[in-house]
Amino acid sequence: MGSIKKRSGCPVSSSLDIWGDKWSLLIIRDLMYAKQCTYGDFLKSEEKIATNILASRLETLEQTGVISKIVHPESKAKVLYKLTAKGIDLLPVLIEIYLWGEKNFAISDQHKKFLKEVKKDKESFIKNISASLKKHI
Amino acid sequence: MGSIKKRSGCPVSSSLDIWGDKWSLLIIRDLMYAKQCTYGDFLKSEEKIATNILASRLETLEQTGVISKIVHPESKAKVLYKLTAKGIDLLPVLIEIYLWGEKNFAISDQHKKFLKEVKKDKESFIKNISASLKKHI
DNA sequence: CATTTGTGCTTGCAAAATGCAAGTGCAAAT
DNA sequence: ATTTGCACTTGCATTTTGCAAGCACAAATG
Repeated sequence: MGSIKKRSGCPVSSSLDIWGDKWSLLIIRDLMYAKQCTYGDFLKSEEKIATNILASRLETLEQTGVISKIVHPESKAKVLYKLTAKGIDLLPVLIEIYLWGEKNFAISDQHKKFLKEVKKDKESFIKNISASLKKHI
Repeated sequence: MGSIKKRSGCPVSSSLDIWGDKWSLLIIRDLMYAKQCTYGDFLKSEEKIATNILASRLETLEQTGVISKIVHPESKAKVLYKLTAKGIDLLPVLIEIYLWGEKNFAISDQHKKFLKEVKKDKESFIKNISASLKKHI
């Protein structure tokens, strides 16, 4: 599991060294929603990541052990990306970003509905989704 | 309060549009620790941000209402940056990143001690620090 | 079997962001 | 009156991003 140049001993800084950019957490978001994605699935996301950037981010996320990659069981032409346990551990981070976003931006009913579920019982929500993702590793 | 080009209606994406880079959250981290910082204080941080990047990040964080800036009450030559309520709301995000970092990197005793406090009772910890930061706005 | 389509990338290149070092303008200290 | 401190700004080389096109291999199609 490759590592990356760390700017300091601060855990926040070291975390950002891995996924501190505009795209990595969106890839992780997609995987949390979908449990697994092909390369093309990521390209279809609303934000329209460029294909070379996607390839680059997937590579570093894989190298740092946040996601894993396998060939699609039903077709050698496809791949499947999934979150590792390390990646699933980012769920609380994603949830808190989600909640901050809700407070500060106009968001769709779909997202509101999702967040309503989260806020009923945040800890259980995280525990449940984590468990469900881990079954799928 | 200026806004920034949003890539999509997703709250995660919109949040990252503001502070999704390698430096912004470190600035916010510094402010959470210190409550207020001068320009020079940020430059002294371990990660050694370049001064032009710092100026650029401070500007967008101020424009988006995450931080505020005043002239130092004791010297016109200095400025003071602080978190706004919107910025203080990022505390849960920072804490979760911190915790993820702890799980995945070797960290110093100082950081371990801090996180031990957090984990005793995360919710109260966040509530307390938030309240203390808000008094200081 | 030959050809087309789908999938996961890679490549080339222009534009933007980053990083480093030096400079600037104003305030305050000497 | 001069120097020092502070908050930036500027210039420039390097790196990263974004867009479009291309490519290799698998699978579907005729």
